[in-house]
Amino acid sequence: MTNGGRKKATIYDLSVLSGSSPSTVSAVLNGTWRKRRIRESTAELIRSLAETHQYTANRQARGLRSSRSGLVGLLLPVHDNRYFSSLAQTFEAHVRSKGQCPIVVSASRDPEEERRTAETLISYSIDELFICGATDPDGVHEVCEAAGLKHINIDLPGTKVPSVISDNFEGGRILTEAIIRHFPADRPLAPEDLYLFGGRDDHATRERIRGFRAAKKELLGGDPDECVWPTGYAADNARKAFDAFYEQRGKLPRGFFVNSSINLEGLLRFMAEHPLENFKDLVVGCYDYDPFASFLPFPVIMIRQDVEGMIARAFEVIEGPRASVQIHLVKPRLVPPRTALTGPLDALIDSDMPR
Amino acid sequence: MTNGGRKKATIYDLSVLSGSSPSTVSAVLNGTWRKRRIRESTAELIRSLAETHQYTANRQARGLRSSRSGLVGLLLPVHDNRYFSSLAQTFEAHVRSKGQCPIVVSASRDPEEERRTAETLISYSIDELFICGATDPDGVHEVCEAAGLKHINIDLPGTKVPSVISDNFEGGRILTEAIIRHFPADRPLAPEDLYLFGGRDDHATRERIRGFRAAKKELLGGDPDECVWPTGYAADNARKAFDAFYEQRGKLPRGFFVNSSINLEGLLRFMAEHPLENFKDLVVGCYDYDPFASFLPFPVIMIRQDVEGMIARAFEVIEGPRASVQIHLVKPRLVPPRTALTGPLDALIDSDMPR
DNA sequence: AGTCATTGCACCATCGATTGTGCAAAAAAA
DNA sequence: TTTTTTTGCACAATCGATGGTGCAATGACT
Repeated sequence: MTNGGRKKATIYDLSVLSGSSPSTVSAVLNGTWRKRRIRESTAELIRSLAETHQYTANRQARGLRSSRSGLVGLLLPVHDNRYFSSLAQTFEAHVRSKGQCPIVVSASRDPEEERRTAETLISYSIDELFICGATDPDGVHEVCEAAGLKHINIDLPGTKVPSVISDNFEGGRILTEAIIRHFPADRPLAPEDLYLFGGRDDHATRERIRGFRAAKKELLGGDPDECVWPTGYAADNARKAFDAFYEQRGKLPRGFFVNSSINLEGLLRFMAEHPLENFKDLVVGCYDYDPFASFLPFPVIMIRQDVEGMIARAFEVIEGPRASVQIHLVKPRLVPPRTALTGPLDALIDSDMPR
Repeated sequence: MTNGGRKKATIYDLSVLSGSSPSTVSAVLNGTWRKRRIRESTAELIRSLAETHQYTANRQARGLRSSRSGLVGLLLPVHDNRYFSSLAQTFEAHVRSKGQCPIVVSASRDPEEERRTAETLISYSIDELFICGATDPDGVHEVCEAAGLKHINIDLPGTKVPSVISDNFEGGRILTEAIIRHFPADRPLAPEDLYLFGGRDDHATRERIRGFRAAKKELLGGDPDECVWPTGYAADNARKAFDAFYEQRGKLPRGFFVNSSINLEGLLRFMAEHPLENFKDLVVGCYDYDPFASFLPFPVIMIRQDVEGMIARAFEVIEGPRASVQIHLVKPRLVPPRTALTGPLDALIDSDMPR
């Protein structure tokens, strides 16, 4: 170890060692040295000193001076969910490929927490913020705007900056249609056999419900109002809804549309207390894809949102010039039961294994 | 908006507005003002100015001066997996409760990337680093050590600082035992019917394999060497292993132990191409818990690592004085088939729903 | 040899907050 | 009233990197 094991080397240390000024060292190490007409040999010397002393720039200092940090933030509702975690995974890869540092934080769908978290990130001078699934995107916008921070909405739209979201209407429609068509012609679904559980009063849920209703009306010719049960994005609330339904009718609906895999976990909690027989003749549609859920012991039709597409689009838009406040719809994909799709992890190689 | 909408207010702005010096403003706003004997009324004035001008401290500046940032890092192998995402979720809650800002980053199980990422985090002067599931914990240690950064290992142990990990031997043992016992006495498992797939050459896998062998030897009286197939932590490699096995024998083993839910996804990929009949008389054990996987159409016995316990323990240890280099084992829990456990998300309330 | 352009770098202010030190004014003690 | 103590704050250095500006030394050219 060239270093006693303690304090990090600074440009001042290298300046002394190399006999050059700090500004010269700085220029060499941040790449602007040609512009400053530093001699190649000087640069070489400094570079080698930096190498042997394991110099790395203090980014707080750099960020303070340049009011940029190299950090790009992703504000998430929660981590512990395959949809959001695959967003995080994909986001990281994109940010890394631009040579910046991703920083992913969750705010629990709490508008207050969202704003506070954005404030915090801003206080670290992050360069851009991707606001994903925020309960109050425009609230977060306010604080970004006040700080002059570039930002964009994902998953749930705001009205102040561009948004990249799933085509939830279309997704809801095709999912509903797929549920309906999954029943055999000789035992077709009645309008009152098909329910929607989950979601809250947000743009995504509203659009999905619109798609749900449109498909029901078109294919089943009816759409009783009581067929929509919002439960919030919480597994246990969904479980309670299933319990209540079961309590009332002695069975579950033959088909239902579950809004988000978080709510589908509520179905698992229900299942745990009921014999598998109760789930014969059941078809579930879930808006969100989870590979394990796709193989449950009854047909589960899922919607996989195009995470890669959304992230890629969001980067295009945020990078692009003067983006107009517009909602960019990204088509989601219908996933038939028993389907194992690849995900962002498949792009990684296992450095421990041959090939 | 009191602010034109652009640059953030600084202590210098407030200093001018209040007629006090920047240092007074600073002291008032960071809480050290009593120590500096600032008059209550002065403090009050400054606080109200800060309020109306929406002052927030520039943490890069603060961090530069104090060489602390208020950031606490979690280095993860990947995001897109329920085990790691629940770790992230739990970690965030802990860090938040200490008034700091969590920053979660993944490094893809690549030793190079791990060190680079640690370097990057260090360059932002993070205050502590939790190194989770690192392929080369001691490598990361080196860079932390050189920067004088407090750190600790989770999930996979290193030899230079304390580690908090699952009791993988015991977990592997009880999981194996549960698989064996799940078969009825009249059609018991033979030693060559029970395989282990997945994992790589890391501490966790080795320990689990040790537990696997121990249980087999004890309960089945045998343990052929070819019953262990490491595949790395990649779904597709696991699928290939299943394919290969199936190719050779025309069936899957009656029972198997899958190391990590990532590899269990490989089983899904295999399943997608085979009729469900092939999975009769099959019992799977998986080291890791995923709620959906627990309800697959054949018995899946899972191990849930005690994420909350590990994180809590890790914070205790890292906060504690002069922790000795020691491995702290946290007992994991056996989860029978068809079990829906609650997770970190259940601690959140849905602000959009009543109650 | 004298003028001018180019090269190669040093100097210094700056980003925003923190903190040790110093000192005038007010209050208390003598 | 004078001396001492306390109060309340201002000053200035500092953290590490950046980038505008200035200037000596060298080379090119007449």
